[in-house]
Amino acid sequence: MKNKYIHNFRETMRIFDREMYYQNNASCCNGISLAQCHALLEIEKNSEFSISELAENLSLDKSTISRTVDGLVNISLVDRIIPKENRRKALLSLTNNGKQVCKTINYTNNSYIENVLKDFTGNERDEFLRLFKKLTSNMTKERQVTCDC
Amino acid sequence: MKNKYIHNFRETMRIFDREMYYQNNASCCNGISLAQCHALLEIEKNSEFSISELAENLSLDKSTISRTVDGLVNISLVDRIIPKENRRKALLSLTNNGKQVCKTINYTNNSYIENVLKDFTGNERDEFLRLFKKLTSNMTKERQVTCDC
DNA sequence: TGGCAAATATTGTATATTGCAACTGTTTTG
DNA sequence: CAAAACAGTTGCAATATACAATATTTGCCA
Repeated sequence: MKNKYIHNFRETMRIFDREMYYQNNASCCNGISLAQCHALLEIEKNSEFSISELAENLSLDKSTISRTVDGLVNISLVDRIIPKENRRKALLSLTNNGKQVCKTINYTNNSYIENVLKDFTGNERDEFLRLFKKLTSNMTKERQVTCDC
Repeated sequence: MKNKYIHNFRETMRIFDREMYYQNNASCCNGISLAQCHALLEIEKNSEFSISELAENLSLDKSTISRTVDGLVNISLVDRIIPKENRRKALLSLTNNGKQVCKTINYTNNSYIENVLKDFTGNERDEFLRLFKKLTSNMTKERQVTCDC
């Protein structure tokens, strides 16, 4: 592979990363923090999550998630229910308000994607997503090979 | 654009983001922090940077960069030179040691890119980069339109 | 030319995010 | 029933960051 190509690729990744950062911060903060936003969307994907599962999925410490969820419960976006059959495991779910906020966030993010892909042809869209998936899958594999944990 | 496509796209972006995070942390930390690593590579790209320019390029407050650079100067990776002709503006440059560390970081990152693109055909590589650039360029434009600052 | 404004960097302080370790309460297991 | 395992929370510390205040230098202009 040409050095120039790799250099170019890394530069593009770097810019992409930066833009993602801006976008995440801009779209998420309907009054909640980025961490809270991530947790909220994760709970949306699979209601009945526990704190530990959420921590696992977001690659964060459970103490961190515990506090993040505290915040979401306080502002009534999430319910934290202790089921009678297992009083250790708290089950998290969205309140109606929480669902509404998710809807807004999703709408914003979807619109954003639509906008930045506006001038792609159908074919370009499909091809890009295909290769993007291939790339991320390779990244995941590579990490699992390299990682010593 | 199909909802399913967008959903798929966002999911892939999310995973990519996570992998970038892992990779950045894994490859940068040759004993230095991620922030220091970013600053180091930025100084490598354009020696003769000032603190303010560096802050601008990395989208960070100059006080933050000032402290980050402090660290790099302390471990002898960066020289902070006050030129006689303008004693306000500090010029930053890599020491030999700093150049060596950059070389290592670049080598690691380049190898990583090679690995995750290993199974792409030449054509796929070119097409992906072309569309990736188009996407990031759209993201930047979109942000500049949307942003109220 | 003397003083004031602009430019540049640094320091003080505050806030947010996070992880680790210790602790509490609950369930399971032997 | 006691000990171990599990789930979550709390205390504490580290890190990264921004904003405001300050110090120093330079340049401008009345």
